[in-house]
Amino acid sequence: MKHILIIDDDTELCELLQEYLASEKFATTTAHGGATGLEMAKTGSFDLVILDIMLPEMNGLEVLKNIRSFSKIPVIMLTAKGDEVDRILGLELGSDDYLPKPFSPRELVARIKAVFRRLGNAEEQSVKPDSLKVEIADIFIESSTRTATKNGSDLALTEVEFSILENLMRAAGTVVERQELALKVLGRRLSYDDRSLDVHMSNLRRKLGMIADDKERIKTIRGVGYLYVRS
Amino acid sequence: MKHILIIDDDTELCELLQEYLASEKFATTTAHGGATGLEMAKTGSFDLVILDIMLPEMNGLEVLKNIRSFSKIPVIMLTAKGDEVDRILGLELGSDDYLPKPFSPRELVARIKAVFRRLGNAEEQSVKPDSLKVEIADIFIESSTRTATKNGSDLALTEVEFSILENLMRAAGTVVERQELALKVLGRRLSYDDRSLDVHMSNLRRKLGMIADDKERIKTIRGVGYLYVRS
DNA sequence: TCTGATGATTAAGAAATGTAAAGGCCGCCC
DNA sequence: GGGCGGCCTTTACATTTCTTAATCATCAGA
Repeated sequence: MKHILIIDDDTELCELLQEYLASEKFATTTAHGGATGLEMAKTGSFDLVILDIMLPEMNGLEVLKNIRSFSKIPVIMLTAKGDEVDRILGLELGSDDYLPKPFSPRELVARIKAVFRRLGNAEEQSVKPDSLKVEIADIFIESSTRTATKNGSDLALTEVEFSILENLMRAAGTVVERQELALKVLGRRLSYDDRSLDVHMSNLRRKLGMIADDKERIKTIRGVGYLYVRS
Repeated sequence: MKHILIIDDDTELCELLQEYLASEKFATTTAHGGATGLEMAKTGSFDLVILDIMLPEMNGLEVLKNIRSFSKIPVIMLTAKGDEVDRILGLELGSDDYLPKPFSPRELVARIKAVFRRLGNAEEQSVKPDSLKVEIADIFIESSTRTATKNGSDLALTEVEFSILENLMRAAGTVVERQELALKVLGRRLSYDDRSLDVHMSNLRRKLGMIADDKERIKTIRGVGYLYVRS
């Protein structure tokens, strides 16, 4: 498993990222200050560093320069919106990628995977071999192409819809919690009045159609989450 | 069968969880102190640990750190409500998930299954194939799709109603205690004036209909619980 | 037979989820 | 570079499901 070091003073963001990265099978550790982060990076026990360019005591670029003085570990920088200058500096100093705030956890994960892929990292293959196909009754999904078909014809799902379906089908027969699903699919936790997931769910259900007469494929377990009925 | 270690000083909660997890086919062992729990974890005979962050002698985080020093066993932490800081620390130290108190046993079970699922645990398949069907007289239930039919026509039960029926039918011929039923179905123990279960029971009975003239399918055992009459 | 305890029933209230439609964002194409 | 269309979110309201409240019925023991 890849171990990722997050250096950012925003604890809330760190928390969110940690949670999300965990669900993507990355181990994470956070440091809220440049100095601490540097110390940790020096232990050499990480595979990648996510570094905020805006840090309270020590500037992110300083930290990067410092890291580069002893290691080639990949670094993804988080930059403030439209912070072009720093971004260029960061790339010059040897960051592997940058991501302007605000961004969604999903984007970050995509970047992380891209970086590992660039490095031709063999282990990455074993991290994401859920590129498998899943078929239950007349519904078929293929993660590698992110397509879902019903009796061979494309369902034309959006990314979020596909993601929901993917998660539910992989767990078919067991309940997937609402919060867990939201985190994986929307990249955030649901606040009390966030109906977004419900809307996607509704749209997905309509596209999937009933399994028979009036039997839903996706069953709601009130107060807990959703369950994809296994045939 | 998965064996789960619960480390929590709240004996009442432990008892509750044990009961509930047992019904979900998990074997459980409890430890009411950090030191004891640690000793038990060291035996290596558990598949997952549920760990309360608030422990009398040794702090839960200490225990976790300690466990992590010798094992990668999945750990789910129980945190006090809104205990953000500890929660972050817990995730840093390598807990696999966390659950803020108060929570319902059902939520916990969902988390446990999610963790096993994340680990791609093959045995997980065998954990949840209570996909069994049960048929008694003209009533037929199928757990995997959570549907109940009478003479082939759908009874349109709600989650709670189905769950009650499922539990009673699986134990047909024997008495299921009220409290036990409430725990499994509503995820809580009934307080003195909680009539919720009665209401569900009433609705369920109405949907089921009588077995003949005026014979109830579900018999009330006053002061104890309910019994589904076996044909 | 009276009485307190327990369970049943009905209706009203609250909470969770479903859904249609409007709004906003963003990339794309002429 | 302005309109267009796809996609996600928000809003607002509908619907379903669960809980609470109130009242009634039944049972067991004094």
